[in-house]
Amino acid sequence: MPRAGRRNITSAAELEETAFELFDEHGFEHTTIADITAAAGIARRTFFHYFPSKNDIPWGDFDAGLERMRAEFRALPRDLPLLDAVRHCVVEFNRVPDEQLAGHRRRMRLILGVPALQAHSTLRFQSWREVVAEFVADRLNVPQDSLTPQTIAHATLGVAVAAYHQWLARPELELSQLLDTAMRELAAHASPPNGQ
Amino acid sequence: MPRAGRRNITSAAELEETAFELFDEHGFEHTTIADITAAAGIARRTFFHYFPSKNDIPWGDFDAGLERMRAEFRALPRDLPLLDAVRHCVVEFNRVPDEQLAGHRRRMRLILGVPALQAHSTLRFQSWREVVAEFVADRLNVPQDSLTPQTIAHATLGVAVAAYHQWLARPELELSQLLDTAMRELAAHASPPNGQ
DNA sequence: ACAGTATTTGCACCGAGTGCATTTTTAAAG
DNA sequence: CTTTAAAAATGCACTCGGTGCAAATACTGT
Repeated sequence: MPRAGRRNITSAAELEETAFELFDEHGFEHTTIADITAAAGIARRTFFHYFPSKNDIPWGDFDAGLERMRAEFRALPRDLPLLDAVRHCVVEFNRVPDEQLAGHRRRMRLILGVPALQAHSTLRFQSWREVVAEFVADRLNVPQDSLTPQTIAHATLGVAVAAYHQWLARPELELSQLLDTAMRELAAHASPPNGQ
Repeated sequence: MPRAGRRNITSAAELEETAFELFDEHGFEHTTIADITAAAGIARRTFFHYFPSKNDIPWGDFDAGLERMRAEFRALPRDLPLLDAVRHCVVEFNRVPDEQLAGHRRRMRLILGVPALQAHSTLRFQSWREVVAEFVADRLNVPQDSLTPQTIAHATLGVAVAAYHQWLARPELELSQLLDTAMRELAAHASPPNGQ
């Protein structure tokens, strides 16, 4: 279904790949947008038609993932305990087919490893938190911006990020496993004063 | 105790105040460093002797606070359950004398409300998380970079940030109260499958 | 007056990002 | 085939944050 008008000369995915190669070679900070566009054969100005900022390069189609997670939440039985539901969806959201694992790791190593991207991630993760808060608010029948949903959303993101860091540091461990363990970790230390 | 050499013409605190007034009037994004330095009567270049970046203006002496929190952790009885200890220190770290409340709110409204600052906060909060992780690691006798301390640190920060957002939105509520409640929130939903 | 020191400043730069007007490519209508 | 209108690509000038470096300035103590 071809629309009128000039066709795209490249794509976000293609630009991302070009950029990643340069990042691997020179590092994120030492790669300028001019470098990327030169390598991709487009004008510097054009870059900003594909990405709102340099920081957004590694995010792929994050929004599609969010929609998936929303669906996942909706599909869950209403009687599944709240945090079990959240844990399940976090794990599922981050499930990645084996053949995409390397790419996913490369993405996340950038996002969570480069300071500028780490900072920027907070802004992108906001919509992720909203998905969680939305679900919790609905389950508890409270406003989405009230304390409990927001707290659980923030904490859950924190847990997930911690698990990811662990995954990046220990490639031999499984991401899903780490996320699941991390999510249970809090509960384990929460109620009984057992300190271990 | 006067040292040799030229004396400082201003101070970070004074610059911060000047900057805050401009932020209040025009917003953070629409205030340039040139605006600030002009208002403060110093050269643009000099600004960067006082702050590493525009984003660091609202942070005051955050590091001193971290040291206080470390001390707080050390002073705690070893048999206080882990998460109780963490909760206590989070609340204490964020205890602010009444006469500084307004200033603290102004600070935090910026840090957590302006996107650029929200992003940057992730980098500043890293050292905060490290203080928590350090304590947890010590208590559990595991490496600081292992999953449990990192997870608890990340989650705790998330909870605290959620409480702060709530505080900013509802000035009538007490910060300490909100932090305490938020910290207990997770545990409440964690173990028993009661969904409410 | 002089030496040493720390701060301030000026200047020239770089890189990200934006606004706006213009050019280029393309599909489809006349 | 020509014209039209859409959409993308581009060029250019500009703003702003931030840095490196060298020179100027203000201060203390000899």
